[in-house]
Amino acid sequence: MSVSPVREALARLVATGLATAEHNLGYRVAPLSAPDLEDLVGTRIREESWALQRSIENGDEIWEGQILSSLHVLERLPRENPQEPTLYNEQWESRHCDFHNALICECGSKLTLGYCETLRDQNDRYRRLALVLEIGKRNAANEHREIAEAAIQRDAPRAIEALASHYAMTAQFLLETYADD
Amino acid sequence: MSVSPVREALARLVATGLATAEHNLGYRVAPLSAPDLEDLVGTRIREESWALQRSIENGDEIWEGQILSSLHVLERLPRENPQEPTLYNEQWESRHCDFHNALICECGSKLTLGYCETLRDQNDRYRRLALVLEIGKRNAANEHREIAEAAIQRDAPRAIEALASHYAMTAQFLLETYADD
DNA sequence: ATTTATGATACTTTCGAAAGTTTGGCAATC
DNA sequence: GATTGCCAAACTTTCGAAAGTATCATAAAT
Repeated sequence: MSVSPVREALARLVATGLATAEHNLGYRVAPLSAPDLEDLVGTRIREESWALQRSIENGDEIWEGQILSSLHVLERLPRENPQEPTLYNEQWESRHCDFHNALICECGSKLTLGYCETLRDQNDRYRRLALVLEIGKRNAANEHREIAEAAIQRDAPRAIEALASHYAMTAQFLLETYADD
Repeated sequence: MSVSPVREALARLVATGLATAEHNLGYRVAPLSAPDLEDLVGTRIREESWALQRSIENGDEIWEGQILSSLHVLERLPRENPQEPTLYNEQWESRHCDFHNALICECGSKLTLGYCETLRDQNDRYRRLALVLEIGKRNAANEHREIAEAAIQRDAPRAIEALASHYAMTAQFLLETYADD
């Protein structure tokens, strides 16, 4: 494989904020930092809260069904990789993504959904780090059920609060652990 | 000049939403549409309103000074191109951009500032179309002064309202003119 | 007559090599 | 001894051509 396709791929990573590029200095993995994480989580909560609010206003029974079904599938899957608990269970990750998408997908703004997706991609690098720290300390399933329940009951403030603390918690774990970094 | 650098440039246009790419079908100018414009303007108002609010809370006297000075420069420049009134005055555009950046630059979120920039880039294609329609029908200077004044007086609701209607107006012109499109 | 294959053309993507940059070490100079 | 200039090695970017795909028109078959 030659440089051209690698370069194209790299350009896409830059576009989603996963890598950085500097002319004549090539590409680098985008650095991780506490301030960036805080910015990321704050922005993400803001964006998704709005999208969730709008979805709760707009969503129909098909939307509700999608949330329930993706939650159901998620709950039958172990979060940790059965082979190696410090690794991602890629299947769980994929379903997790589906669940969170189902919540906000009726917000009515393609732009916002796209932005939420890139924010999620950026966040995943931090989540990957947090996974090990959270083992046994957190019940993701409960958090998800709480969000889904509030959303379907059209209780927007409660749903948003649950979603926000769900996102904030991961950041909390990391920021406390790497406080000096 | 060969294909590689053109391709890299195209990839960046895709990243900012100005072009689209499909594998083996190359690149295209991203289509313009009424729904996209509505989404864009709504999102933009939401993002910049938040950023303006935060800047009003955080900004110091240097922030105020930057707003005043960029507004001042903007007001001495004609909006239309002196040679050809249906064309952009690139100098005015550049300063206009500076002014709007000055308003929100103290929001404290790099991510949001970056997003606002790409939203502005996308919006500019529509603004370019609207320019001709607005000649003589609009006093941009007044609108800018109103926003700046409210911001510096730390009157967030008034500033946000002024900014929102400033952005909404351009879309209004276009949507009314091309209602069938 | 309509549908399905075939092939030529134009276009997109990828390749391997050439050209251009940065970096770090070594020598010459102040 | 510290600073500056120069060279070589490694890397990034660009190039022109080759390989791979889509498209459209023409011909064959149902």
